[in-house]
Amino acid sequence: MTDYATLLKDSGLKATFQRMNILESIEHQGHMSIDAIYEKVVKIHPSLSLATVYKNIILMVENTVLVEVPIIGKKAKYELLKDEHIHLVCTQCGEVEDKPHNSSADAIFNAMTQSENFILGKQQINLYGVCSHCNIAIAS
Amino acid sequence: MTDYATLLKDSGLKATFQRMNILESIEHQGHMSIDAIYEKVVKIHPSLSLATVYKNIILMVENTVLVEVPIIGKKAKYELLKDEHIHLVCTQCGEVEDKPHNSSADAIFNAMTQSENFILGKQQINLYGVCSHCNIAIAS
DNA sequence: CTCTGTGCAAAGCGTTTGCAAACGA
DNA sequence: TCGTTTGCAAACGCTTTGCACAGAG
Repeated sequence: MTDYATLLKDSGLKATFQRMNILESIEHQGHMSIDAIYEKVVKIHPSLSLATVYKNIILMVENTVLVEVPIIGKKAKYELLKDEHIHLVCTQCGEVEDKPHNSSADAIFNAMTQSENFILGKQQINLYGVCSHCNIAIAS
Repeated sequence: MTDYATLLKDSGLKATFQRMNILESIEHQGHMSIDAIYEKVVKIHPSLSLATVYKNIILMVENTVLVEVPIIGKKAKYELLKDEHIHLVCTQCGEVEDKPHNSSADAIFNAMTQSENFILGKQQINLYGVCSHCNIAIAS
């Protein structure tokens, strides 16, 4: 359980109820689209505006509190800033699962980019497939 | 130089001038957004409609002639279907460069997903950073 | 000749913006 | 209190759709 108020203030943003609820929803769910965030938070704050969600997501991405996760064929999802990790994206149910970033793979990508004089910043690795849960559902 | 007419027909699509020009532009440039494709092809086919570009991109993605390349903070680009590879995305100039997919990394991801009972399909690896060209420009 | 594909214009939606009121620090 | 944030509603821009005509096979 993160202290969202401190996280926001440290990023230079005021700790409003809207923002804290947005962060709490995202951390609880893991990865959420704008729509899903709105649907979830509006239940707690019925007066919430979709425009407020948009403004805050943009602001929190700019301040590196949140990170955009683009997904092939779908709208982007957002997650809290975390250590580098890999996304397992289920093409059946749409869920995204985090896996710790493998240090061997990391070394490979570092070597690969260095030999190109490419200054490596953020890595974004999405593995698409069918998760174990949907896998069982299909077999039946 | 690919035979676009055959590629299209083998995918069950008619080989129109619009489609062949779209494919030629994308292959020449490597990775293009919808807008960029339209801007490029409309110079050759002044009567081209943006709606036609949209319809064809959607159709060619469905028929796996093209692949969507989602990019953080930008609109998606499209590329021809190729062997698995890695994208080096320059955050300065926006260019995307392909690198052959490393078999060691591939083995790591296969092992990782198998242990999760995750049936791995397509891998999508984007490495964001500054390309060698922009790198030099910044230093000056 | 037949069916698919194109171009146009309108409709549809997701996203952004401007502003007055509300709120956090 | 003061600057920031919110909510509303309008504006915007990208994307999709319907339809008559043109074009590929």
